[in-house]
Amino acid sequence: MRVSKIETPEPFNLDYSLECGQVFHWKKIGEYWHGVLGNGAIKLRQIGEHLEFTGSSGVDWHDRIQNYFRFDDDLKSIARVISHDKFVSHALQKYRGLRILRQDPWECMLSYICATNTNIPQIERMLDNLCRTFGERMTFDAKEFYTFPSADTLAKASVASIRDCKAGYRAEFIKATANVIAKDVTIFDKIRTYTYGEAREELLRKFQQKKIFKGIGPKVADCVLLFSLDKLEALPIDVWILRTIVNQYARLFDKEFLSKLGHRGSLSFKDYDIISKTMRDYFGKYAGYAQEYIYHYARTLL
DNA sequence: AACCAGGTGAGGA
DNA sequence: TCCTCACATGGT
Repeated sequence: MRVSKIETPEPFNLDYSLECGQVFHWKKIGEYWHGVLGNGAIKLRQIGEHLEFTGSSGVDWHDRIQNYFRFDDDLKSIARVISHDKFVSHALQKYRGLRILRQDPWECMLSYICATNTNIPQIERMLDNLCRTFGERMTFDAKEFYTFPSADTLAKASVASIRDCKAGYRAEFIKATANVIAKDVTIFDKIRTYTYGEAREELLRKFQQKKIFKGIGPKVADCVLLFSLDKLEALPIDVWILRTIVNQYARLFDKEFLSKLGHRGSLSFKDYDIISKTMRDYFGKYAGYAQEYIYHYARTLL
């Protein structure tokens, strides 16, 4: 269990990238982040322009880390494309080095199914319960870790046992979606090659009047596309983004459209599409990056 | 007690 | 096609 080092691209900030709300299963203990990536546990910290880490054996951690933290993104170029906007430009400076992650699609999908109509502490609890109940236990660095439950495992689990993880009414969505993924293991590889529009269509596609992915609406679909399937123009709209749009980007919309939104709790599919289209046109092909900076800024400062 | 939290599905207009 | 409301859970 030797300490390894890997050089980070410029800019990169580990804390911002893991804290900004795009992922739920990392824990910071002291100065080290602890987590599970696929079948391996790892702890890591950032020192200047390096990542220092130790991970469980049998894993090509260099490759996995570079892939997960999207070291392949040219963040400087991305920033140039979205920083024409004052608000985002400010957030880009404040959270310099925040990167979108490239999560495992199934993990991401399950996470965001759990993330509907609840709050972050409960999401973390739900996912932790699911991992402890259905994941594989391992010991690393004298600590306990659990892998994320596979779609196969959850497809075989009872709805009641998923509900016991405090998943509530989401338990049947999880089970139904796990069934679909377990039966079609190449589906994510396929979707990854699609354009954003095609990929989104596929995730939301209806099959004989019935959704094949239960629990996945426009927001969850955009999260999966952005955080795991390389669709950087995907712009998930949740309550925080909506609030910020109303406060900071009202100029991009009709007045009556915004006031209509005001006195309704959640977004209709139609209104979601209008806002999504407008914001993607405004920010361009890296709209998802803009979204994440706006989200983190809104969560921490507004 | 009522409302909110990284929304979505079912059912009716 | 579009809108309204219930929904498990836990905190305030």
